[in-house]
Amino acid sequence: MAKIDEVAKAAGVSISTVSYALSGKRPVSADTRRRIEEAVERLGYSPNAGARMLAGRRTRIFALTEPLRKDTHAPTHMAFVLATAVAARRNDYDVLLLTDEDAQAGMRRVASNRLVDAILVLDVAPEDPRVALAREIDTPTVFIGVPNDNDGLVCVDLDFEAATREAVGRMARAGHARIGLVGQPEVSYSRSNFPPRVREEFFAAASMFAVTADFRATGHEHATDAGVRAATGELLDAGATALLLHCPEESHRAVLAELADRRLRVPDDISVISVAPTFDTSALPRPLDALPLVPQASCDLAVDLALTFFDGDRPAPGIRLIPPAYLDHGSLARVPDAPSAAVAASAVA
Amino acid sequence: MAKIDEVAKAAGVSISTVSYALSGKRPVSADTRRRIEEAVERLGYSPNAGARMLAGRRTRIFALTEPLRKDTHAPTHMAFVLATAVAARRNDYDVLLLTDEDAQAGMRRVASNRLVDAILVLDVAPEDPRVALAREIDTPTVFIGVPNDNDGLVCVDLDFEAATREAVGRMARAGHARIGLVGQPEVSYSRSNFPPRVREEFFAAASMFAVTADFRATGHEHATDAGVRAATGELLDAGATALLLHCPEESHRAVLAELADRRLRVPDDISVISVAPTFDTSALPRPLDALPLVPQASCDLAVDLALTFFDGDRPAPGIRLIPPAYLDHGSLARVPDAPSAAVAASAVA
DNA sequence: TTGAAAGCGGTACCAG
DNA sequence: CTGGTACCGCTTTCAA
Repeated sequence: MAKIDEVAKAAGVSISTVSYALSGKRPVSADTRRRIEEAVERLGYSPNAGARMLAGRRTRIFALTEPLRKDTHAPTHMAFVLATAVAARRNDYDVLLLTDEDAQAGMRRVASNRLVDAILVLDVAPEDPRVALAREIDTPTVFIGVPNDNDGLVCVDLDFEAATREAVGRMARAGHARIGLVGQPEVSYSRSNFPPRVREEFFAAASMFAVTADFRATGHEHATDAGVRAATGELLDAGATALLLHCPEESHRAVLAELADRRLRVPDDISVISVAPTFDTSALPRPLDALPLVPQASCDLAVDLALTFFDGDRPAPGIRLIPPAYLDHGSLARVPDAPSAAVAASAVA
Repeated sequence: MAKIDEVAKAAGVSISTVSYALSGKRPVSADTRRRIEEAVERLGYSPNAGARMLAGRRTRIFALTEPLRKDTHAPTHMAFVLATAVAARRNDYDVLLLTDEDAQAGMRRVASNRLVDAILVLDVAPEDPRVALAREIDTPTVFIGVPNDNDGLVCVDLDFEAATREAVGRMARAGHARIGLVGQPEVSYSRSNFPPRVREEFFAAASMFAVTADFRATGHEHATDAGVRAATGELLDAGATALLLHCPEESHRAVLAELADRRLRVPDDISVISVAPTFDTSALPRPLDALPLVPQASCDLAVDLALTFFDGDRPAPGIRLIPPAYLDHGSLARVPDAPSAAVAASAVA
């Protein structure tokens, strides 16, 4: 618990020189710097956080608000929290958890407190009360997710529309004329911001590529295995030759189970692409092509944006969409033109 | 962003009076207090966090270290994080997340930083490197979980042994002569601290109550539904008339599914008790009796202990075990002494 | 390239 | 019951 003056004394320099040597905000002769670093090392000096917050301009802490609703998908959520923490630490920042029953109270507190330099908003809802609050407080706020009303806000997110469009486009180009979307449970379409975006773009892209599109939700409140299998079955019965999956890992497994029960092989009998999964689809019983939602990408960008608030100019408000990358695991094939193929085969024979 | 001197001026009192009025550490006349509170309200005053940390003795921040291993059960883990945050907020504390790849680096940093008043350790492993570190730093540390080597540490946890013993005892008293434990996947028995405690006490209690005990793990790395159903089946085939469940929510459902497939009714044909679940077992397809692990109870106690470090005396090192409560949902019945019952019934007929 | 010193915004001791 | 004020430990002018 050595203090800066002890370091200064040990190094035979003034307090300010120690400070500058450590922050690098002023040139320090090589020799002086070496002596200071040596003293710091020997005394195990570590600048007092409170003092830095008070004297300096920044606290080196980000707040992370996460409303933790009962229907939050824990693994996905945790991935985002972890990604945020990692991104923050990479920039020498710590993360303060704001899990207040009333998220707004927490945001207000740390804002008037000056406890944090910026607030990162997770698990954004279409109509999110934190939007109004963000406009009200003067602490920089970055949304990881896109609320309906996002005027003047700084938001980052995966480009769900582009991801969906690319998946549909690939299916269409592979000759699939009827594709199905295995979606989320119904309530997600009003509570979260991205499920509706995927669904809307699914239909838009389908019409753009002139293919027939069917959608099925996977339950009401929660995606049960039964709900997922039923949805899958209905889409198949309707004649889909390709499935777009937009649901949690467990549901992916349920879809694959249903396909297996029906003796449908991927991709020979049915093509499958996962949109915006947060887990590794190559680790599934049957690896699936995917346009993954990479939490680290969103969170890295969010932290970068939060930091630019301090480099003088605040970043231009607006939505930053992260372009999706396509991961090929061989679960998409040309349409199994079974009849004609059989005919052709027998013709050759 | 009003400061304390503005509040003082507005209320017509000195800075120190404002401070004391707010902290309550010195009596203030009712009238003065009222004027101060009014000024605070009107100016929207909120004491600067950094200044308080520097001048005061405490930072009002707890660090929460959570190693987030790949095999962490996300929902359970989140429940603990949330419970900790709630307990902290109730005491006017915030929670800083320490998810460093290297948990020790984070602990060391906030300790020498003086960024936090205490460190709460989650997800404790039997051999946890954070134990040695806790002894080395001078920031109060509370473990939520019990490591093997816990000399001199402050730990809180559910009394898994008592919970297991009570479950086994109830089964034995209900006449069950052969009981089975559906456990966790194998790796959990070396990575976590409580699965082994449950298993060991399971056998100890069984021998104490003179009943036969069987144990089955539910997979190697992860508890798959197949693994759970297989384990359940084997225990049933071995003749168990009562099952103790010590596994996540999904596995409970798998057990129930297996029982349903076998046309076994709970509790008529088979009794079931869940040990240390972190979810609501009454919401299962078939409500189950349980000795729940209540995160809030552990975390409340942990925070209380952390706070006592500041009331002058540090709490006596040692393990605080929270006594389990039995929740009766009618899934335990007297042994289905089928043969003799049938005989008796036919005799009457 | 380096040093001296004025804050940053509270807390809490010492007086009255 | 209330005021004055010396710090808390670091950052950052202002001077040299």
